[in-house]
Amino acid sequence: MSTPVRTRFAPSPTGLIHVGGIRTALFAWLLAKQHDGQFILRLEDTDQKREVKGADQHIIDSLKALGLTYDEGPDTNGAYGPYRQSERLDIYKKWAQKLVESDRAYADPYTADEVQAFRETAKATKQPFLYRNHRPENPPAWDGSQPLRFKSSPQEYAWHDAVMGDLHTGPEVIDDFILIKSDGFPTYNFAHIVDDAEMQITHVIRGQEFIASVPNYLNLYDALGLTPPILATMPHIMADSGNKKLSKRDGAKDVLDYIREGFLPEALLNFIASLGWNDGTEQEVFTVQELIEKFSLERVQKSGARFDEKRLLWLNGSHIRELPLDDLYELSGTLDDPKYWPLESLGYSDDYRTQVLGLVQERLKFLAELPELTNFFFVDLPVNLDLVHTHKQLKKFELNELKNLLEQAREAIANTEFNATALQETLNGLLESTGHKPAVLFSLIRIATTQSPSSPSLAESMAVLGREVTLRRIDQQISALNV
RNA sequence: GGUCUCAUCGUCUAACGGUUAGGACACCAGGUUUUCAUCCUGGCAAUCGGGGUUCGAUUCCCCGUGAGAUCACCA
Repeated sequence: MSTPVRTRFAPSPTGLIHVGGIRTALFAWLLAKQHDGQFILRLEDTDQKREVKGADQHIIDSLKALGLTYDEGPDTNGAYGPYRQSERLDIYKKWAQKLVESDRAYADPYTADEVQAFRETAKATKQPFLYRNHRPENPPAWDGSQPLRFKSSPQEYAWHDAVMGDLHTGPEVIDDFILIKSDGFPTYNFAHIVDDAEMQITHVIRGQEFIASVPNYLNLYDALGLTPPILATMPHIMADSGNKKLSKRDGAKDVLDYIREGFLPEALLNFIASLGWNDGTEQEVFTVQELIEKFSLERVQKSGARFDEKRLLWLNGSHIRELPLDDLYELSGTLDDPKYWPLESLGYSDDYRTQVLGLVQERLKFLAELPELTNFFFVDLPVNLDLVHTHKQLKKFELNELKNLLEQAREAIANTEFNATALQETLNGLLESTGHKPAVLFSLIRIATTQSPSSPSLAESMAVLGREVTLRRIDQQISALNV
């Protein structure tokens, strides 16, 4: 019986989380789900200065919106809580005390300015800064008012990273880092190691900004007598342009913005996973269930990926098309909660809107496009003769000819039962009786009935609009053509 | 500057040392009785450079070059 897989997502509530953070969370979540393990949310709020109000709720909301549910977290009763580091100060103090007693931690006697002076000297001589070169010989007893530093034991390390492979570094990268700050809060470097151990985390998945610190962590694990968990380092996701790590400034959108615009959680997860992961086949579109089954850390790319929104749009459209119409309708809104529907659709039935949705489903890239794609189903747009004047076929005709043609069409349509099949037959018949090409005849009727540069197929659109509206709009067009 | 990492079409990526270097997005051109979209067909487009090893290198090694990360009482 192997130990249960326990993974965690451990963000600090200092701002919005974007796709990079979400991907880390996603991969940890996939791994836990795949092994019937647990996924834990732990808030690393040990920096009071950088903390942003509401950021913790934003993180929770984002994970929930994407369906990345956690088994344990700040708002659940897990067995390993609390899941907010600010509520675990006693635990860190206890572990710190053990290090003090085993002579592996000491109070830092220098002021911040003094340490800064050391650092600047190192920089001036182009040497890497190592605090341990200034390690005090007789440090004072730690009373909690000074920072507590780890007394490192520099050595070479070789370790395996589940994504990056075999890594190694020399002793020169090991240093005496701070465990507990003078405000009594632990640093990330100390807290996460204590928490991962206490919470029995088996896989630590995080961004590559931490990879340089791993040797220090290994040194601390040794000092604490702990076996490190499996480590996996994710490459960064880079902004659309430039080679910088994706950040808010580069236009990285809040994931909740994508949700608000009507991107499906499943499509977002599919897209984010594909940034750096594939299953080795030519499959591009995955359901969440497929991601859970097929994911593996070993197949995660080592190099950074760029965020390409065009690909996300395509993928989202693809997921939308595969959704059963009723499910899509539920996501788009209902009579009580119209969400993405245009204001003009108030007063139309669920049934009518579902039919409209069915007609635009295949061209919808995200749900917020719904109003521009569907508004003419709900409101008569004013006759716009520019649509005729700029049409590459219709502009060749005299307005009078078009008027006559449309009158002929009106009569045939008026005598037709309003369903898509019958209307299509009528339209086909008109092609023969008028002798005009579909590009002329259908375009004219389409413009008359929709007043839009594009729309779903003509017969289906008319069937949904119904006899009264269709004929009314054709009449309006006829009188506009009457010059 | 030290340390670590990475490097295939514009982008995301595939390829036990042997393939005409494959797929997808985007783009372009055709087709499906109108438009937009979908769908189908076709096209454009890549192994960073130089040395090795090998019968044979995108793949292994070395040196460059480029890119990223890190060197906080931030995470």
